[in-house]
Amino acid sequence: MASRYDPQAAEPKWRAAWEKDEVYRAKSPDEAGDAPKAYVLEMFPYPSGRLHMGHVRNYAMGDVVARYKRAKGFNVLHPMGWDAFGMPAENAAMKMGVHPGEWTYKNIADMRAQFMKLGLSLDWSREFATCDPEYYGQQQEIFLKLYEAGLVYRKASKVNWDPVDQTVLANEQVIDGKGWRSGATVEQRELTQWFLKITDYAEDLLEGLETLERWPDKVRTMQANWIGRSEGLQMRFEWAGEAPSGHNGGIEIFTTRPDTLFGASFIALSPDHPLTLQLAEGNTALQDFRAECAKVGTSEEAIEKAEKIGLDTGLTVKHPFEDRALPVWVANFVLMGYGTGAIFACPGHDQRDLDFARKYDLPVIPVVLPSDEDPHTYEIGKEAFTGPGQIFNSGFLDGKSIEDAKAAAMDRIEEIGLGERTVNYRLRDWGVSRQRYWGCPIPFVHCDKCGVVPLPTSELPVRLPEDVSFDIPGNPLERNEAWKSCTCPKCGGDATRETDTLDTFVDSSWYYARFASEANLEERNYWLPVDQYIGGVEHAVLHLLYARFITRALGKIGLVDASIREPFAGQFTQGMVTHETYKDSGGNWVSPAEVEFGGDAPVHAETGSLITVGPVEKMSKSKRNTVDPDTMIAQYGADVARMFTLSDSPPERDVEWTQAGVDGAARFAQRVWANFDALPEPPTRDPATGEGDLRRTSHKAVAAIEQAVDEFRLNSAVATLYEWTNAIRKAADSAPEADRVEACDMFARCLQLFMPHLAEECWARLGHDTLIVHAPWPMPEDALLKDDLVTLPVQVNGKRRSEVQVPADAAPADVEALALSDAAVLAHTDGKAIKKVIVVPGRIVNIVVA
RNA sequence: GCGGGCGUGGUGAAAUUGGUAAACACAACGGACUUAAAAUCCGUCGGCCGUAAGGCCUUGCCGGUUCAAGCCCGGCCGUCCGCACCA
Repeated sequence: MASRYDPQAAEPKWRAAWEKDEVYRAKSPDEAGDAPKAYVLEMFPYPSGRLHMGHVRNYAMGDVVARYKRAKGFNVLHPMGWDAFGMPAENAAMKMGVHPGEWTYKNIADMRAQFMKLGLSLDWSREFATCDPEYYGQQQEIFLKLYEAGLVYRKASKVNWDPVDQTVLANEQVIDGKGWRSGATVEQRELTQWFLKITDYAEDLLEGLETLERWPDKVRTMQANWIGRSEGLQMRFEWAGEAPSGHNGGIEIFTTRPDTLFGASFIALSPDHPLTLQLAEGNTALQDFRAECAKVGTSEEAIEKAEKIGLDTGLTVKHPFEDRALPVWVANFVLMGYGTGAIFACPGHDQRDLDFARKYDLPVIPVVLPSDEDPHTYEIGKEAFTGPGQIFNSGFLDGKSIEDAKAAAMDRIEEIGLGERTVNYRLRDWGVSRQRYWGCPIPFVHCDKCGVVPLPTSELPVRLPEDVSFDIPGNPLERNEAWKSCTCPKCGGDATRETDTLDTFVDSSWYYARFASEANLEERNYWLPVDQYIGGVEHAVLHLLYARFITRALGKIGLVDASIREPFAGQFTQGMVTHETYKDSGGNWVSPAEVEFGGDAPVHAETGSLITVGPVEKMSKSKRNTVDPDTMIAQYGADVARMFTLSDSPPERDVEWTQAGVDGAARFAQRVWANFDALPEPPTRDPATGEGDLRRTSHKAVAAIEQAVDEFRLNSAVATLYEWTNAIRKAADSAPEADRVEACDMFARCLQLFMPHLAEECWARLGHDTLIVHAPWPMPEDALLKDDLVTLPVQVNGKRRSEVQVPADAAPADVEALALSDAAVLAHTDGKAIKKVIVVPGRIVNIVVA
């Protein structure tokens, strides 16, 4: 009587066995001997309290890689921890009156229990949370060392300030100019904030992208765009009239189009330019203008729709090449944060400048002539010309191409000492100050006598105080006098602690190094870089860029080997898990668990009211289209849930969670078990010999799976497993027992990557008393990978007409002769002149006839 | 506006990177087993013509290169993502 596989009974049993043997513990470099290392890491989770299907997919992918590497003899590090600081804990504190720490550690415990049920090959011995004082203490030490190394500084900067919550908001937390929680109109405030000097590494981070061959091009492109390198000229326009005090040298501008200098018609300053600020003193018109500019929101739409506005300062500067003066305006479209905060405007060849010039009736001088235009009649209309052409109206640049003119103009500017070639980056320094409680305290004190003073490492960690309240808005650290007051390490006098905490991106920018080793540098250098990193695209820029920066910075301060420039040698961005959405007749979101599909149309299980099926979207709480992993594991087992998230779509694409698909994966598990169950008990120990079909199929399948996993085509690997399963079943009556046992043995080892519990059960059924996690990857025999006979399609004029069976090593001439004599081929070639015959050995034959 | 990706059956998708398009799975349909259902198993399953053998068409659209194009090149269309007043 055939038995069924029962995941509920089998899964806990095998997990207990793995745990007992500590099978997933990474070996130390000494223990590992000659085995090469493989560091497999998925982006560590935020402890929200519940696992979701996105986690299951993410960690299932990493687990395939980790198990594969382990089977291939690598010493594998596959750790897990918690990205545990951040706003949600404070929000929970405000809402429910629970301490953020208590809330966080409770969530970690809950999620760890859920993780355990997934049967992932994780080394839990290295677990930590970023909110552990041991972790953030080390982070404070790093911060101090970065400070000594000149990579940390303070400066005043504009922030989004929520006046009700008394806190700084990230741009994403500002919706239509209002705070996302309080709904209050957000103000722009100047605060002195801590910064990390990521711009020191702009060029290095850009160049490093070239070396990251195992990263998706998309992510590399996004980072390159984010860094935003542009080459150009930084130059000075000297005053034509009287110089404003303190600005005798003139106005510094940056341009990438020095070729259009002869088309300059005005200079524009940012409303936040130091000169603008100076001029605004005692100038109400300019003050009003600056206030007007500040009103325009920071949102994308606001910027897009924002009209260009400006104000003439009355000042004038000299053109560098011609005897004429240019007016100096203040314009809202000039950003203080890029270049020098001032530009020269060439309305003919820049759309923004043109819009502005038309509005304020400033001159428009075309200097680049499109190839199909006449220099005497060419005029600029409503659109600036930014294409290629020949320079004209431009003195010594006339007749040159844009590129040549750029070079010539820059040469001349350098000669006359007005400026020089420079490179500008879009990348800004990383503001890491957060006016929040639940984060890593910045280890500095403020002393009236000594200023801002770093704490000595002996005083680390600076722990977060426990006695805090969240009943009033603002930063609890700010009003915790007992915690704030301290002594200055320099003068011994009274001082106040820094109350800003670090951006949580700092926590996650070095955790992979901490997993590699808590303190042992040698071990850290042994494991780094991460060989395969896996996570969502949402971190394609910030997290991955910060980590790349911090790795370089850790090299500079001696906390990792300086030759390790990149933290992640291989990187993979996985797609999301999506699901249909449902709404009831009242337009409320309904969760899939509440919908009944039995009848003609889906209805609400409780009320019986009709359900409208909406588009497939990312699983989210707000749309209630989530499926709870725990429920799935209880019903189908972890293996099935994991398998399904990998089976239906390529890993980088979204996968739609469907009931039917899960049922399919569950059926697969039963079919697999049926194949093992059908073997005699105990199965033969005779080795498989010969070149039977099943043997060929099996050995080829192993090779196919190996290649698919190497190339991260996990869905293809799964498809091969399915095919192989069918082949084993079909051969049940025909193949020799030894061949079937061999097939099942190899199959189980491959299955282990995807469905480890089932694989153990199968392994035991084969009579092994060891664990399959210790079994090496199967070695396919070369002889079985190649067929003796191959079937070649035969085309006539590119259309498939027949096929011929030939020995794999047949001479092309023989293949050609055979193909030409084939009856079905002759029907199409009869009476026609054969012009050419192409034989691609092992592939195809194509006969070209007139 | 700039940058990047994607477009293949009813559906999710394969296609060793130029060599038999649609593997594998889902759904659907037919059949077997069953009193019945579930489960399981067997079969059909891109379109058109044909009783059949077979033929013609088919990878968003148009064109090109090639003995041969889903894949390469040029031009469109659609769609998704990232950045965005970056000088």
